[in-house]
Amino acid sequence: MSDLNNRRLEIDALRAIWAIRHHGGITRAAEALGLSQSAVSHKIKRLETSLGCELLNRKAGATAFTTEGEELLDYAGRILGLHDEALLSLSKTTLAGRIALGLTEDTTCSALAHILGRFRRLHPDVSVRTQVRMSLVLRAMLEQGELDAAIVQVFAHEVRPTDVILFRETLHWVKHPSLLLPQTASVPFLSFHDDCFYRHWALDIGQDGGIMLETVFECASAAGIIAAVSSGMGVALLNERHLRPEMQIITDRFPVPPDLVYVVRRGRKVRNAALDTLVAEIESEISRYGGLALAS
Amino acid sequence: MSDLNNRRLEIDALRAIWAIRHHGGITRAAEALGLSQSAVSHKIKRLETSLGCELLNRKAGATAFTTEGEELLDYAGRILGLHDEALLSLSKTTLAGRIALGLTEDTTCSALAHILGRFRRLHPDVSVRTQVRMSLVLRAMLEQGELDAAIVQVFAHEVRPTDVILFRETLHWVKHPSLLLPQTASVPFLSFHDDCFYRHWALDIGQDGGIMLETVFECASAAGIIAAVSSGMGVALLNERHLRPEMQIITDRFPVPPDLVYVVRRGRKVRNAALDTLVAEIESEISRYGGLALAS
DNA sequence: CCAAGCACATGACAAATTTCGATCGTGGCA
DNA sequence: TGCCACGATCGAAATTTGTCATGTGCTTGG
Repeated sequence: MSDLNNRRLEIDALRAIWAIRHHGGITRAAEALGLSQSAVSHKIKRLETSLGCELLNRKAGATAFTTEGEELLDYAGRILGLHDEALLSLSKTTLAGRIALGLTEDTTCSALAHILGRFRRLHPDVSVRTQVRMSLVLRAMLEQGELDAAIVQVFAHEVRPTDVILFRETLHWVKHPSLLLPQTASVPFLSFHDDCFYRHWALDIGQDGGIMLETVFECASAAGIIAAVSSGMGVALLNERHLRPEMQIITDRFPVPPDLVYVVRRGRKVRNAALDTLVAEIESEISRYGGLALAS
Repeated sequence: MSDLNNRRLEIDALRAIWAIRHHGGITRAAEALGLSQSAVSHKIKRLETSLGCELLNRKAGATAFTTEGEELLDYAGRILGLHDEALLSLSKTTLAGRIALGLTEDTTCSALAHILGRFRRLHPDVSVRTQVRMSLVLRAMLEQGELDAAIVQVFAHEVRPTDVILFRETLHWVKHPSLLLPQTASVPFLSFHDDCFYRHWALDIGQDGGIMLETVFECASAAGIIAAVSSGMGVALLNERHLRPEMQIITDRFPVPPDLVYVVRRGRKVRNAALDTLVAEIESEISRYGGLALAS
């Protein structure tokens, strides 16, 4: 360990350990950072020798952080936050105006919240009006010009060239092992709200694929659906981040669900400098971290 | 300017512009950072090109910051604060105990306050009791074991090997030009409090040097003395950071005042791990910035 | 129990960045 | 006007950082 005064934490190294945490592993982090695996490995090693302590616990198979690692991670988050804000602050142009933005409930708790908060701070003259609705509702509002932009879920094959992709999600048919599905009977289906478009797709395939789905449960929140699946009430369409160990993924009988994508979609013919900047910031955040961190 | 995503602010560069501000100039900053002048110059240049804007205004003789420079400076301060705290936090040992610390009024408003605040955060189990008194009082308290350590002013020739030097100060005899000092009359003297040891020295030389000083004004705060000097009430001993343009430095007739030094002085036979750490942190802060920033 | 696969570490080398010393230009000042 | 302090700039040297190729250890499935 060099003398305390000459030590310093490289911003890049901090971003590396941050990426390791949020992508779960060095290899994944390297990919997200656009570096080779060995480069990231070296970075961490250098960080460790300069600090004179272990940051990662290499014993186990999965990369785990040591106590010191967790501690540094906390500082890293704060330092990077300030750093990125400084960068934006210095490249900002004075913006004013009004943005009507739509979000889904899912994305509200993601890094989006930070981006929006920072945007407010950096551009106090822009008023951002945010509304949380379901994807289908948001899309309708976009069409009618009620929103300037929205963060919505769409099927992967529906992505438009102007959409900004935030991250992808895979849907699975799931059920609890205790639930048996006789060929003859109709399938009990656990569904999100009426306007949820998983549900639309599910009911559509019901007609095409000759599978009879019967909606036996309806709930707007993922937590409710998860509970219902776990108690064996029926089958549901869930994305990967909601899967629980006790759930069983159904691979036969049902058609493969299409992939979902979260995108930033802009309203028709909206020309708005403030919105351009906000979308650019979201894009930059994504490319920097290789996707938005979502609360799971 | 490279792509927004690939830009980053080097910690070292931030420390450099911070040092430039606090030492007034690149050359001075380079010295404090232990680098060559050209290295610091380059650092700033790189920072500027990576940000795509000017940070320093080179037109004028004195180095002035641009608006962007000031803005970055603000972020730099916050980032460096976090950075340094992270560094300390990772090299800390669990400390507990009690520290009785003495300060002078002057140092209360300096970087010391930040160091103490950070120390509290990093070592919540150490209770730091701080008392503000004049240097002579503090020294007496140290002798009697009432304090574990104190930050006091002493004459440069009185510095002990165990003292940690914070910074030096030069005293000057000053008066307002309108005040004339006839050889025959006694000299009107503007004095700090009774216990101020400038005053002791001044009265001592009065006896030795054959100069008759008559204390005509007594005030505990520097502001009061400054006002009195400016209004021509008498002569005073002031340190450089309190000099005002309208004041006249007296170079003849009076003996040259001794230099003063602010030091951290530890109590006798105090063995205290927490105190060791605190003193070490103060030392490290000094060596990093080449002295403590004092409110002037 | 072995082979394959995955995730990370490591070493050598190439590329880039950073630093230094020297030198030059400029504005302030006696 | 000449000096001086300060900063810019340049080429060479030193240091840092990244990549490729390869090695190690752990898990997994046959």
